[in-house]
Amino acid sequence: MDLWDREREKNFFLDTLKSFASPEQLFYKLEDTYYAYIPKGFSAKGQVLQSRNSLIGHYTEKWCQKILAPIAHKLGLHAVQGVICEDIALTRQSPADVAFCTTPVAEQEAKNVKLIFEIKMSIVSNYRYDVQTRTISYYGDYTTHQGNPSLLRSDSMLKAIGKAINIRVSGDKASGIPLLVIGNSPITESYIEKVDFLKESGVIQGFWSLNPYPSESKSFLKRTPKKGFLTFENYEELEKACFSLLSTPFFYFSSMKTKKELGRIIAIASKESTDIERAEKFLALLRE
DNA sequence: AGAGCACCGCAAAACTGAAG
DNA sequence: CTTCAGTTTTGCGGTGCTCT
Repeated sequence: MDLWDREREKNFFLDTLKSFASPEQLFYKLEDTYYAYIPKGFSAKGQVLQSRNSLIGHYTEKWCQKILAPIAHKLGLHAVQGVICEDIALTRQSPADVAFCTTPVAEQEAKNVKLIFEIKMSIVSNYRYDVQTRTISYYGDYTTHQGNPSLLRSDSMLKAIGKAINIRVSGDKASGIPLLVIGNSPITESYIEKVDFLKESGVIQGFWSLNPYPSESKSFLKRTPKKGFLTFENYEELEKACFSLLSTPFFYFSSMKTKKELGRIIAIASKESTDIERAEKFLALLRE
C-alpha cells in the first residue's frame, strides 16, 4: 500500500471532476490556465478559492480511514470516521476525524475508543489542469506557490493542538487514549520544540506526515529530535508506529500542586508494593 | 520566514415565532 | 402547550496575504 504522493493529489482532482465538480470549483483560473495554487508572483486579486476546501478535507479523511483500516484490523479494531463520544469532547459538531474503536459504529463509549487521529492534510504541490485533454500536470512543489499546505500552516497546528487539549481537559475518560495528528507536509522550524514537548508531556503522541516526498528538490524536515514529528517512508513504518502506541497502556496526567502536596502524595503512593500499584495510587491521589 | 487575520462554502444544530 | 418551517448561529474545512 502506498502513502501520500502526487498521484493521490492528481486522483483527487480527476475523481472529483469526474463525479460532479467543475474546474472552477477546484482550480484558480489565471490567464486562461487552471492552477491548483496561486504560483508565486501571480495574484488571486483578493478572491480565495473556497469551494475546494470541504472536498479535499473529506477526500483526505476518507483516504486515511482506508489506509488505517488494515492496521486497525490487525489490532482487532476498526478505523471509524466521524467518531462521536460526548464524554471525551467528541461532539456531533466536532467529531474525531478517524479513530480506532472496538466496534465499527460512529457513536462510541469512551472505553471503546483506543486511538484518535486528527487529519490535517491538503493538496501539497501545484498542478495545472488542461481543459481540452482533461489531464492534470505537475507544476511545482509547495515552495513555488503562495499558500502553505497542511501542517506548515501555523493555524493548522493551533487548530490541531486546540482540539487535542479540548479532549485532554474533558475529564479522566480520555486519559488513556493516544492522540495523533496526521498531515502530509513537514512542519515549520518554530514548531520543532513544541511538538517534542507536546509528546514528552503526553498531550499529543505525535504529528505524523504520511507524505515521504513533499519536495523532490529541496531538503525538508523529516523528524524532530524526540520524534514528536515523524515522516513515514513507507506503510510498514506507519503500521509499526501504530502498533507500538497500543502495545502498552499509558496514562496522561497533569497537575499544578505545591511541592509539599506532591511530596505527601509520593510518600503515600510509594508504600504500595508494585510499580503499577504505586502509579495507580499516585494518580488517584493526584485527582483528590 | 512564518504567525495569524480575514475569508467563504457548507451542513448541522440551535433558536424563533406563528399556527394549530 | 406542541409543531414545524424558516432563520440564525456555530464549527469544520483550507485558502490568500499582510505585517512583523
